[in-house]
Amino acid sequence: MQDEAIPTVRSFSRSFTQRIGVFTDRFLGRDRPLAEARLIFEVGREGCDVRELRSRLDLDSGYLSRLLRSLERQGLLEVVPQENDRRIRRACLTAAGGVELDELNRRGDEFARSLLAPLSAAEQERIVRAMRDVEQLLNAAATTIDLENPASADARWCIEQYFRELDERFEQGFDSAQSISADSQETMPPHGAFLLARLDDRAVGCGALKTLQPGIGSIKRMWVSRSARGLGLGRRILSALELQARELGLEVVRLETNRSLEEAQALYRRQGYREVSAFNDDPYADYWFEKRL
Amino acid sequence: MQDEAIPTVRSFSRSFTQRIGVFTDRFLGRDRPLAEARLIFEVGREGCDVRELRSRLDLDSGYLSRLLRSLERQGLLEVVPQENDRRIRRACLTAAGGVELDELNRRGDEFARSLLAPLSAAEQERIVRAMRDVEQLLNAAATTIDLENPASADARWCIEQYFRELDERFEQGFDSAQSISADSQETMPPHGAFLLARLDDRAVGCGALKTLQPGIGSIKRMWVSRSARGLGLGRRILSALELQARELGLEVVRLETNRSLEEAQALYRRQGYREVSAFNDDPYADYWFEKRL
DNA sequence: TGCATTACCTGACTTTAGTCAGGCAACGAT
DNA sequence: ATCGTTGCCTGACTAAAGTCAGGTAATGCA
Repeated sequence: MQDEAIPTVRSFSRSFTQRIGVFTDRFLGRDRPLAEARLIFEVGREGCDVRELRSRLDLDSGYLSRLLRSLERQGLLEVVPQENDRRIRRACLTAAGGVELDELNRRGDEFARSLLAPLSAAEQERIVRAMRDVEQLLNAAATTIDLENPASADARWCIEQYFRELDERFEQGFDSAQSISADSQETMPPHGAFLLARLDDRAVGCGALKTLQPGIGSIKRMWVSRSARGLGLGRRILSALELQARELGLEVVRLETNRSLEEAQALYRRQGYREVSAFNDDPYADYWFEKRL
Repeated sequence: MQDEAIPTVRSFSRSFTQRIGVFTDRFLGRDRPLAEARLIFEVGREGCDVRELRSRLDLDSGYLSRLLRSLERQGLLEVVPQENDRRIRRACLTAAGGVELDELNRRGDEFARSLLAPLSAAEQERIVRAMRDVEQLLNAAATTIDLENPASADARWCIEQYFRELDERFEQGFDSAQSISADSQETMPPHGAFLLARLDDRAVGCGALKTLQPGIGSIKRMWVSRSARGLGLGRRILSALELQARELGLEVVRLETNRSLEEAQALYRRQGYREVSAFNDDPYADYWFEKRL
C-alpha cells in the first residue's frame, strides 16, 4: 500500500462528508425529517416491499413502521398487503408522494448543479470522471465473495443469468443439458465449492469448483453481472476459488471456455493459467486451461 | 455541462454517504455521541479556542458548551481562559483525551485500510488518485470569491502573505514601499474593488482592482495560497476582477508582473491578456499586460 | 387442528441533536 | 465609574432518531 493511501482516504471522507452532509441535511430534508425524505426516495415510483425497505435502509422494524405511518398520514404513500402473502406489505407512493419525489429529485439535481457550477468545463469533466472512478472502485471494494449453497435462490438466479448470457454470446446458442454438469452436489463441500459475489445484498457474480478426480479440480460457472464488470471482480472470484481448491487439497485446477468469451481468456492467462490440450469433450469448449496451485 | 454529469454526482454522493456514513456512525462514535468524537478530533493535540471550534463545527454556542462540559466530566479535556483576554477560552485535551484521540485515529486508519483491502495494488492506486482529484476539485468548487473590505483582517493577512512571497521569489527581494501603491481607498468602491477567496472561512487568495484613469483599471495583489494552487482559483479571481471592472465602467485593464512569476504570466496570456510596452516604472515589473474588456 | 414462524405494528421508552432566551464575567472605550 | 460589547455558560425546551418488549394477523407445516 502506498504511504499516502490511508491519509488520502481519510482526508477525502472527511471533506466529503462535510460538504455533502451539509447538503443532505439542508437541501433534502428541509421541511421534513431526513429519514422520511430518504424513505420516499427508497420507495420510488414502483413502490417497494416493507421488508426490502428495512434491509436497504437498515432500519429498526418499529422505527420504519412509524415512519411509514407518518408518511401515510401526510397522504404521501399507501401500504397495502401483497396478493399472495398478506403478511408482506408493499409501500407505494400516492400521486402526492410522486410529486414530493419529483421535488426531492429536483433539489438533488439542483445541488449537484450548484456543486459543479463554480468549476470550468474541463474541471467538471475531471471531477465527474474521478467520481465515477471512486464510486466504481468503492463498489468493487464493497463487494463480498462468500461460500453459498448452490441451491439457494441467489445462486440459481446467477446460474440462470449465466446460461442466458452464454446463449446470447455463443454463435450456436447454449443449452445447459448439452454441457458438462456442475450440479449442486458437485459444487458443495466436500467435493467442491460455490462462491457468490454480493454488492449490498444483491447477487452480482458467481463461480463454482468441482472435483474431477483426486487432486484435480474444475472451475465452472464463472459469471459477473454486466453492472459489476470492469471492477476486477472476475479476478477476485477466481482467486477465491483457487483458495477453496487448495483447502480441498486439490493441486491442479482446470477449466474450459468458449472462443467468444475473450475477457475470460485474458483473465485466465493473466492469472497464470496456461493453455493445454482438450481434457474433455464439452461441445461448447474451444480452449482448455490449467493451473498448478 | 456533460449529460451524465448530474446523475454521476448524485449517484456518487449517494453511494459514498451510504458507505462512509456507516463508518462515521459505527466506527468513530461507537461508545460516545458522534458530536463528541468530532469535537475531540477538532480540538486535537495543540488545543483550540472555543470560538474557533464553534465556527469550524458550526455549532450553537450553548450546544458546544454542553459538549465541552460533558468531555470535561469524562476527564478528556480542560477549558482554560486565555492569558491576555480571559473571556476567550481554550480547550485542551488531557492525557486521557490524547489517548482517546489516538484511539479515534486508529479506528479511522483501520477503516481506511479495510476500505482499500479488497482491492488490488493497481486498483488502490487508482482510487487514491481519483479521491485526491475529487477532493481537490470539491475544494475548488467550495471556494467562494467575494468583495471584501481591503482593510479587514483577512484582507490584510492575504496582502501580507503576498508581499512575503514576493520577497522570497524576487531575486532582488521585495519592499512594498518601493512598489506602486494599491491602498485600501484605491481598491474600494467607487474607484476599485478587493476580492477575497475563502475556503471554509479561511482566506486562501485575493485580488484587487484600482482605477488608473477614466476607463482604465489596474489589477494588483493577485495571490493564491500555496494550499489552494492548481485548482483554477487564479483564473476565477481574475475573471471576477474583470467583472468588477466592467461594473465600474472600465474598458481596459492593465497589470504588471515580475519575470519570476511564470505561472501568473501563463494565466494572463491564457485569459486573453496581451503584452504591451511599459505603462509605468514599477521597479519590480518586467512585463506589462493589457486586456480590452 | 394446533403450533411455530413470519411480517409487521404499537406503546413506552432513551439518547442525541439542536434551539432559544437570558445571564454573567471580562474587556474596551469614554 | 459606567456602559456597551464580546465570549461563554445555564436552563428549559423540542424534534429527531433509535431501541425494546410485547402483540396480532397471516401463513406454513406436522
